[in-house]
Amino acid sequence: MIILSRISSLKNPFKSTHTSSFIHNFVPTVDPSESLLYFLSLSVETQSLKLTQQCHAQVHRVGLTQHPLIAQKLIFSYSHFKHTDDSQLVFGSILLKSTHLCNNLLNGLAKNQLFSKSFELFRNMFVATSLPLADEFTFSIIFKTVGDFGDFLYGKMVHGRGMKNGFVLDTVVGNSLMTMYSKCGSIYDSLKVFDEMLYRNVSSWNAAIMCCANLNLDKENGFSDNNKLWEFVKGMQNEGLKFDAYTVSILLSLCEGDVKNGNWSKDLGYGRELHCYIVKNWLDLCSGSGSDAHLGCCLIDMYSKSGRVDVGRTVFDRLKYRNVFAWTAMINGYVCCGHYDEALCLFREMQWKDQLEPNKVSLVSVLPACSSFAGLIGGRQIHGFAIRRELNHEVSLCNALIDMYSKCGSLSNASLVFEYECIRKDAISWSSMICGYGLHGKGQDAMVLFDKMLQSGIKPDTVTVVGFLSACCRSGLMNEGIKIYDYVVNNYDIEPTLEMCACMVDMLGRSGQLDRALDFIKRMPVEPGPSIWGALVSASALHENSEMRDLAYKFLIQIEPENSSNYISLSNLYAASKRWDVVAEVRKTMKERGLRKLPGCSWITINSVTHSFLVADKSHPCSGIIYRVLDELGLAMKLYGHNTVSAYMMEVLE
DNA sequence: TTAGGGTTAG
Repeated sequence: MIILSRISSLKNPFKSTHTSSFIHNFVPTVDPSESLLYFLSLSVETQSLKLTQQCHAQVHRVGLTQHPLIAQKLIFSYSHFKHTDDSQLVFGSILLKSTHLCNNLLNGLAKNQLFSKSFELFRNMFVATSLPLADEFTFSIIFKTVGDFGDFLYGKMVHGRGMKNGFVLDTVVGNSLMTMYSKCGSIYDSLKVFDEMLYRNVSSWNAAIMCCANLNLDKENGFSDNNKLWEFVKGMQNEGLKFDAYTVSILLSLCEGDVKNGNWSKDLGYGRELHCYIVKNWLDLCSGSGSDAHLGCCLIDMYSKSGRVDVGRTVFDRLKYRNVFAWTAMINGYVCCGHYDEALCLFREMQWKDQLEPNKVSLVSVLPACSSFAGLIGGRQIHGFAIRRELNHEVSLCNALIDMYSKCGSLSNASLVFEYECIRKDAISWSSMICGYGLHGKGQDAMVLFDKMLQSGIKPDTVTVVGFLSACCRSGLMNEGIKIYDYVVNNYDIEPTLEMCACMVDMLGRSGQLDRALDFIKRMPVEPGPSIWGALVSASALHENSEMRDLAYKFLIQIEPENSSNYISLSNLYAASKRWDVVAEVRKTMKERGLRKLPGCSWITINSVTHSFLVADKSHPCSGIIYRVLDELGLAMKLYGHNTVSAYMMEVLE
């Protein structure tokens, strides 16, 4: 069961309604401006908007409205609390505006993503006589803003203006400019700035490394792999510059190994080296300062995604300062490795042990654990918590909720989130809902939604297509699926993936077009894997084509000689046709190769008690009634068709 | 007052 404690806000005296006398007692000391500056800094530190507002009132009371430093602090504080109207009000009231003050407001507007207002203020600094001229600080802020906004052409224009004024020669401005181009998708322009810089610091190299890491390296510019990135890493070392925490965190994100493989020596080469580097150079990783949690997160993430969540946990346990990011990284690590119980445990601990409130990402991270382990009750609790915190319209959270509800059997709730809570739907929202319909055997609904998605101008990606094709496949809409495959590949510039091709083979095969399926395999643009041959095996068995089945098996065993499931299903097939000689041969091969089939396991949680079942397991006290219901369902499926019965059961469960 | 690194969804 998920527990979301009702955590009170930070234990902060300034959030109390009874503290208004505090500032009155303090201000009339030697210099009121000093006191006010102190309190304004304190208001940000303690996250108290109320204190900022009290300071503002005092500023008026003691007649310090034109004090430049106080005005700057007020603008900064109000921007910090997202009260940008008040920031602009303070700015407007200052008669003699300095460049510093303008930069302050510009920064505040940009941090609140008020892009058009930021650009307007920037433009006015060049045309309005009432405003001072821009400086290098103005340009580093505006380059960052343009990067966040992602407007390459506007960025080019501002770059030209910066060059004209000579500010681009400044190292910080140059770094900011590099990042702007990187975020706008132009690796070429970013690295050109780097090449032309007069003085480069560690941050300049980091920006170049980040640029290579972030972008899909553009083959036209001659970068087809990570070589360019490692050139920068080496170049930095050749210049005698040491990695800083930023360098290490960027590199750690590139060291994620294959979760399924989880081979320590193969996957963790660079990751472990970087961990050693951190220990050697930042011995205070565990010292309790705020910054160590940052690298701690990167390490936890790297180890978890390399299949070594246990090492990630050791890093986590040794951190003395654990913020919400560190807890979320650890929860997510457990979810990624399928340790859902651990993830849910940690989610509770984070709240009662460290008194930390989960953020949007924590909720998104823990929701898959509900889908797989805690069930609908846990998922509903998370949803309720999100509504109380007004996070339920966040698109990523909505998407995770749609997925959770679908997988927990509540398609109606998934649909409600999709229709009414997910205001700004993205491709993932549409895909999640389409997959939900597919999962519940509602192929027609999936088709309608897919059509709506295309009508809305949202471009489907490979996951959408796979979700849609498997929905068609599950609902017997094979011809419709085959038609759509051709349509999206030809009209949406989608490169067929292995999963898409497997759906196609499945659909062609199930509809009895086995020769066409084999022809598709021969022509498909990706190397056929086990899912392809597996689909052909099933379809050949379904349509009793032993020649095609044997051919598909030959390839399947060739690709996956160590997968016991392949041998078991082969053995079962031959057993069904009483070919005991082949059955014995297959079993012998399995024995020789040391392969054993792990029994399948499923579980269900009812009233906080989890009941698990193995194949043919009759150890449960209610085993008798369970098997009786199963037999009845099997019979009903034969009589009325599995789609009808599944849809009925889903309705009953909801 | 300026740049860069952390956890997220199908």
